[in-house]
Amino acid sequence: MKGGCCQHQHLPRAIQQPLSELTARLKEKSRKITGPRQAILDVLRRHQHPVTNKEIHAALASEGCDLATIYRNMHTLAAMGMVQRFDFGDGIARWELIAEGEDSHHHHLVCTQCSMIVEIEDCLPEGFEKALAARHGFTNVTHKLEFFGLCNRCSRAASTGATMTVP
Amino acid sequence: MKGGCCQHQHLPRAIQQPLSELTARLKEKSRKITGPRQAILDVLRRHQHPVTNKEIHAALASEGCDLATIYRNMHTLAAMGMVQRFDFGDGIARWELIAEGEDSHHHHLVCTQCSMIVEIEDCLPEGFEKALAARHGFTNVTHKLEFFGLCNRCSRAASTGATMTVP
DNA sequence: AGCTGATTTGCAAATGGTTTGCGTTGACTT
DNA sequence: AAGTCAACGCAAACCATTTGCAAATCAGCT
Repeated sequence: MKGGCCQHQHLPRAIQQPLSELTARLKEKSRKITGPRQAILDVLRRHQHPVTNKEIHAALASEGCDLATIYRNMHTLAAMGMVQRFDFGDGIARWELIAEGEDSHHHHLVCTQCSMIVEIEDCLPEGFEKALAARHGFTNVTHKLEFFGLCNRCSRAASTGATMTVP
Repeated sequence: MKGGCCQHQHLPRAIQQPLSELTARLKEKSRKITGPRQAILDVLRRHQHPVTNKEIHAALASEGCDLATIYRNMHTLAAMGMVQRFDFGDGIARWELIAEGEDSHHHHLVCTQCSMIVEIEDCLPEGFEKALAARHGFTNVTHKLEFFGLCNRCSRAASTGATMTVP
């Protein structure tokens, strides 16, 4: 699953957050504001859709940030609640910056052919998790939900018999 | 994420399917009915919850079925629509036998502490995917949905201050 | 500004799940 | 019974991710 970052339909929410605000959050949690850290956060700011570690690494090619450093930082940032991890079922972690304060809960609709991604605001009905938790005696219930399908362009290509991968 | 198969609350749907019926499905699609294949299907029959390749391999220790053979067969079976793959976000594939004919669509509620799994019948509201597809010009929209939380036992253990992992 | 201790980084090696190349075996057709 | 090709076992390759360790860097303090 490859995929670029530039089918932008609107500016990413995240980029509205200045880098300084992000580093401030680091300081709050007494985390050091290092070069690699800032570079990673800056890459995340510019992407509205989930980014893989490899993509971050590639984006930082000029600065030459180590992959291990990226992996370690994503863990740290996730533990701090600054980024959220998404899984599209291909075994590759994808990350998105979480906007401070506001409810950033959302899901994605991914084209299985060309990997185009659409952010989805819709979610499960209100109270769904609560009911589920109650029914099965669970607490702290959360969910992972992602949608997959063929985007407009790809489904057209498929139906007109153009070159395509077997499903 | 470890986890046994034996918190059975009811007999797995799948085991109701005799092995002979499963091999018949192989024959239909002109797939060879080999020893390893039957052994794998038999393991799947006995498990109501998703099983990892490693677990299948372990269950077949006596017969000594190669791991690569298991991986290859799961692919084949998935392509044939005989098994379904689930992802719990830990990068490990889990498989469940799909009952012939009947709608076997379901999700899971997984305890993040002890890995206990509950099968969930509830799903998104009727028409949800259709609406989503229409709104974004997609076709063939499907979804992956899994729930995570603390099971009864584990959340009790946590609140009484017993030994626990930091969240 | 310089010092110091703890965090963080880079590099290289190790993990762990999954895939693949290849020669051999064995299931099914004729 | 013989021939053919899918399927198998084994070993090596892949790829995302993790980890050990010594050197570099950051933050607070003097």
